[in-house]
Amino acid sequence: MADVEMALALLRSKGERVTKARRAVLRALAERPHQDAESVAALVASADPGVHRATIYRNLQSLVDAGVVSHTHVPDAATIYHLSVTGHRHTHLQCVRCGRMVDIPLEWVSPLADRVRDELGFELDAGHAALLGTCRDCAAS
Amino acid sequence: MADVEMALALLRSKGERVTKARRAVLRALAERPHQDAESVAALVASADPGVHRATIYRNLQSLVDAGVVSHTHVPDAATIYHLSVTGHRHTHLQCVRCGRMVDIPLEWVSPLADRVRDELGFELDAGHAALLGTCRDCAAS
DNA sequence: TTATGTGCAAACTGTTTGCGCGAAG
DNA sequence: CTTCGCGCAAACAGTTTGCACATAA
Repeated sequence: MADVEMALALLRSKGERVTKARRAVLRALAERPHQDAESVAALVASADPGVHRATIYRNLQSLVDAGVVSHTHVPDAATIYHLSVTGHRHTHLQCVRCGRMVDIPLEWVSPLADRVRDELGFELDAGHAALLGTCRDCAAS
Repeated sequence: MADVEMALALLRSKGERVTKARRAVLRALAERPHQDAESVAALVASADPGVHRATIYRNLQSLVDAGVVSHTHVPDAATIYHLSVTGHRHTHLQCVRCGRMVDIPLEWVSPLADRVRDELGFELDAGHAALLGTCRDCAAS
């Protein structure tokens, strides 16, 4: 949970306030690393009832803005969040059939990232949206 | 508009029915190649009033299922659709700051696609979700 | 004629917002 | 003590669904 303390310190240094709700959100993210907002809300509710869902959403937003938390957009599903600190940087692959998510190292995407940077000046953020496809098991059937 | 005829033929060959609404949806997609459902609805409404929005959504869905139309998920925005036939296959890059979309050839993604296929058996569908990052102009500021 | 598509209204999920109260700094 | 965060309820966008009627095949 040193991650939580680090995140809180970073938050404070950015001039953001540290509240019970924010602490709870960060604790939830430390506990389970790839959650959507509703899951965070559930976890927070069980540890610390009385925190409103809207507050969870607002806090996830401001934590992302502060750079303490990162999120990944998942097509046809809720955005998932994780602590930036913890972030062994990776990209998500999602199977369009079974919905299962697989992580791949960010280096695998480097050739593509280099190419779009060189040719278009576009700075790719490969972890920011999940890539889609069909996993081995589903492809077999 | 030969694209529309082709798409209709393909549709019929799959046992799907050809209706006024479906024709209108395909015409709209032929006319403007990267639209979301609401835009299609607007275009259809102006050419062919009386087609309900729900029908647009249902048809886009079944056209995708039939392989006649493809869609791309765009984070924080509506899914965009295009005729598969027309589809010079490409992947979309979206700037998280200005929202602008840039197309890149699918080949650029091949090294990554090959790698996930070889190592994970995962069949990547690179065009299916937009990739995120920061475009040159926004990176400059 | 019969399975499939359609219009309509209503539900649903994920998320955001305006408001006045409460607590962090 | 003042600014920022909070709880609440309500709105929001995008999309889906159950039903009875209409229509393509």
